[in-house]
Amino acid sequence: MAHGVSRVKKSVKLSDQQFQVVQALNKLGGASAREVQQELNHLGLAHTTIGTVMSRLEKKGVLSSKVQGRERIYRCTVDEGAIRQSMVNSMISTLFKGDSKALMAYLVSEGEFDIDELDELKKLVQHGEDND
Amino acid sequence: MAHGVSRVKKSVKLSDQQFQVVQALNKLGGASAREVQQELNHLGLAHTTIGTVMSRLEKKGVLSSKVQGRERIYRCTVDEGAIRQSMVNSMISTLFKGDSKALMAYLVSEGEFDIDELDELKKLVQHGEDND
DNA sequence: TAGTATGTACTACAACTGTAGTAGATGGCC
DNA sequence: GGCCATCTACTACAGTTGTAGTACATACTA
Repeated sequence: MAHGVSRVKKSVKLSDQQFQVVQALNKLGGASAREVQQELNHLGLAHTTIGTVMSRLEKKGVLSSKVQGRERIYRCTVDEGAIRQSMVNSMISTLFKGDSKALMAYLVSEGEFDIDELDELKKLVQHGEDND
Repeated sequence: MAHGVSRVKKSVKLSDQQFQVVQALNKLGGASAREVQQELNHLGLAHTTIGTVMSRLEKKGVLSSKVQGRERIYRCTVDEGAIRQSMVNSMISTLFKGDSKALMAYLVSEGEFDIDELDELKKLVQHGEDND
């Protein structure tokens, strides 16, 4: 593609950890490293670790921050949905040659779904059709 | 299940590149670095690069190899489906808190599917129900 | 058998990630 | 004002990945 269209949602690819941090951040709606660490305390990471992760994420442009008092408050600059989308797409392209139907079929064939659930989805489609 | 089996699908997580190599390998059904490189020539990687990737993959237990003449023929020891599964699951757990229905719903909401397609899936479910 | 071609093994190196310690800055309390 | 708590920034280090060059082994060919 061309070079440097910064408007393009360039595909954001985050590691599991990174994504969790982003998620926590979104949940908290702006938070310091410590707060995120507390939110994610089940991961058992040092708060400095979270701090590192966040500052790296900021360097990547996924987060922004501003100092507030003695804290640095981070905030996610990229829509979590967009990240999800880009990660799902990347996965689809890697694992299913870009064919999202294949993923669907795969999920179905994995037996994760029954007909009722599909019907629900169907409703979703019906109602979502003009919803964009 | 007893513990003698060690066949346990421990979650295999591969990078995009790695997965492509595995895929190519499966397609070729056992191949040397050079052959894989040719198969993946669209990636524009040096054959030595592919070699490196494959030997690392072997170290990880994903591939096995034997020398045959002057070539080392690699072969995938892990079912590609299993890899796919484990990667999809990992993605689901990261992005959708382990809820595969959420992924489904997500795919649907992304507007990737229309009703006909869902109907096809429905058929798939119906017929796949006792198919395992 | 000597030379050429070909294929791998080893080495290298940069970037990224996971993880965390330490030092320094800053704010609060007595 | 000084001390303590707290928070970040910086540094560090190991492991993984992406990438490939170089050297060495081996096979084929004339």
